[in-house]
Amino acid sequence: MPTRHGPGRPTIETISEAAGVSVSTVSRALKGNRRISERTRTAVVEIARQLGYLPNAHARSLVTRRSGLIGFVMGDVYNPFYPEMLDSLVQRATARGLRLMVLHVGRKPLAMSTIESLLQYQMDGCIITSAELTSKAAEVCRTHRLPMVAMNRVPRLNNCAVSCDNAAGGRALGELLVAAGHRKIAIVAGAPNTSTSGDREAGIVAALSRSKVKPLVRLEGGSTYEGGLAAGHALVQGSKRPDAVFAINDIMALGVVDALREHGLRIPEDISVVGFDDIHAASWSNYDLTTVAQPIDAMVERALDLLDARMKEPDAPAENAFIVGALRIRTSARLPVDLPTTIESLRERGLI
Amino acid sequence: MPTRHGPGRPTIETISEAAGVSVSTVSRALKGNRRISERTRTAVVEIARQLGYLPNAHARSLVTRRSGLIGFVMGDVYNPFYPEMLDSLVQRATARGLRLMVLHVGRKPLAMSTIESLLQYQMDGCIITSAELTSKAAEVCRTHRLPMVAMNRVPRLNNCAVSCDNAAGGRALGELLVAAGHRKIAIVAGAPNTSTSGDREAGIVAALSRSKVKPLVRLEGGSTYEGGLAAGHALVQGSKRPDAVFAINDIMALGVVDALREHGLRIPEDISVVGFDDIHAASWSNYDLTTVAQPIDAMVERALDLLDARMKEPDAPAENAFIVGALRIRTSARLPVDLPTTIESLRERGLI
DNA sequence: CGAGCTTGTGCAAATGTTTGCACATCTTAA
DNA sequence: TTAAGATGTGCAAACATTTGCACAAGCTCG
Repeated sequence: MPTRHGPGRPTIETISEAAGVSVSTVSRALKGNRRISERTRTAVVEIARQLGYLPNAHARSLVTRRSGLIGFVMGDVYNPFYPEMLDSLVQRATARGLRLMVLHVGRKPLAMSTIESLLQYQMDGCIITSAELTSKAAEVCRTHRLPMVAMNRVPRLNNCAVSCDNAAGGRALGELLVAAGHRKIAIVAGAPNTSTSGDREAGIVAALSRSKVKPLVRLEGGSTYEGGLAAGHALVQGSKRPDAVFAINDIMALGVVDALREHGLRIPEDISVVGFDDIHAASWSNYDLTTVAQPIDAMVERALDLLDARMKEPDAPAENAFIVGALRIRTSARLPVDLPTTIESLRERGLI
Repeated sequence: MPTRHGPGRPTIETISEAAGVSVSTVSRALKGNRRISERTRTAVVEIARQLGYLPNAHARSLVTRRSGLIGFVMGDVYNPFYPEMLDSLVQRATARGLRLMVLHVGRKPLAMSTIESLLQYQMDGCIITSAELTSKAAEVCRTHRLPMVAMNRVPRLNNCAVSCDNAAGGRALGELLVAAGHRKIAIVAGAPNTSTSGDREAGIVAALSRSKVKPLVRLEGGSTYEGGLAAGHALVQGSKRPDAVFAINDIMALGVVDALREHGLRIPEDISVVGFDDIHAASWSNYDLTTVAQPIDAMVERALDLLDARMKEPDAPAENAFIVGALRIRTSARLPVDLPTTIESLRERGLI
């Protein structure tokens, strides 16, 4: 029963000999082809089971041109959002019978060889969350008609993209701050030129201008904890002291909180802080961050659907999906006097 | 120049026609076989370049029985240690021309189909960090002579394992606490039956008993932030109030710190807290955790070396590697009056 | 009773590589 | 001059599948 590796490992031919039928019959029987009689089918399946037969994925991929592999280009692991996304992705890909190859992680630009491996392994598709050189990857994918979907990235060229509705989330947080009476609001933006940061920022700016408020100051935090920390220090030391900070992602928000506290400021009594993403640490009691939760599972599911559709129909037109996030009200920000009304209003307009 | 996917994509045969030589010559030329004349070789390589030829990994794997793939079974993403390890692993595997397939993530037991995919894709090896059902996976790997190395796990059966020298690290932290004058020391252990937790605990217990101190109390925190938080609360509310807490990993230590602070305790003035791992968040200003850094890069490098050796010689005997970690002194724990001497002593005995 | 359909099976080609072996040509040494 | 070696190349098998096509039987219907 225990099969061996390499030579001696049972193949479809081993089974065909044992069952006294041809290899093609075995192949068909194993995948439940209806042309095969019930009797033959069960016999073959039973023998395969006894031998511990496992189909060779490479041989199969070679002829079918489908590998069951999808490539993943992952963002910075030091932003917990990406690991959390990886988690969801592995689970859901597995459930669909797909395996995930992690081709790249971090902020460094994609090596050409990384992109090429998509082709060498004949991957069925790829999901990209990393920022740099995504356009090059997109071009390769398009040329080779390899399904690709960007997550949390602006749709480049004409490839698919799915993200949280960042603008809506930004608006929701902005309106929440304004309703709570904040007028001196600082924005800590992320890595420049990322749609995620841009859209969230545009969202809050829109929300503020609705009440004729302008952001007090704008800093960049590079989407890292350290960047948030530096921004927090700068805000306290600067001439314009805000009464609320909107960090465009949670990891920076945590840095902001720590910096503000180092200066003896209490949160939210002295200053409110909100983030975006709802990473796990946002709910830690020390931070208890008001934020917008990215609907990771829904986003991943959607991304896989898009990939799936394009595996079947490579020329399907590109689609963009924006899924609204969920507002998480915690204690890092002052609350509006009439919270229920504020929330109701946001909900009615589909912002959360 | 832009190659297409599927039919029409240049193969070794396309090149052979263009170059007027046989496919075997092309194959040899491309991999720099010395039997091929310089003239032929450069001609072939040039044509391949022009056509944008990329070898088909599946075809190659089919015949060579080497796939260039290694499987990774990853622990809980909510413990940042594992994502940080993934980062290192992807970088270093890529540098060796290997690709990483993430087969599983999280604490749930390994599905049989997950283990089987190791065989279907003819992976060259696998690295396992997850706890549950590792023994089943180890058995499969052994049966099929598939190189496997466990990371941060006890060596089961006779497979390879590499970990931080957890016992040494535990000792170092224990001695540090004792030298700082602590006598009422609480231990927050991790998931039961994990060697990581057990070894670290054994280490600190040994260190304490060296000074005739016994742990004041022992709790379990399940290796999660929430578990650490609960343990922290329990410590304050319990009858025996410690003056120092040793959490066997950082993620729990963060929870402990947050819980203690909720009760108004100052760290380290009222109570010292140390962890283990040196995850990124351990250095956040809010925590600034004294801890032992796992030498992730060295561990990963070692694991890949072990894998490599067993790809070449599948019957090589199992090896276990323990790499000493580095003590990171920060501000979450009181310091010994004579810190340099303490450190020197630890270093002399190879504990850090 | 035979034409045509259904049902079950097998043959063989195709997928894109690698590699053992054979072979042809050229050099070198006796 | 010839045997032996070196050098460069090609043939064909092997890797483990899938799948179009053909074919044989058994059935139904006119």
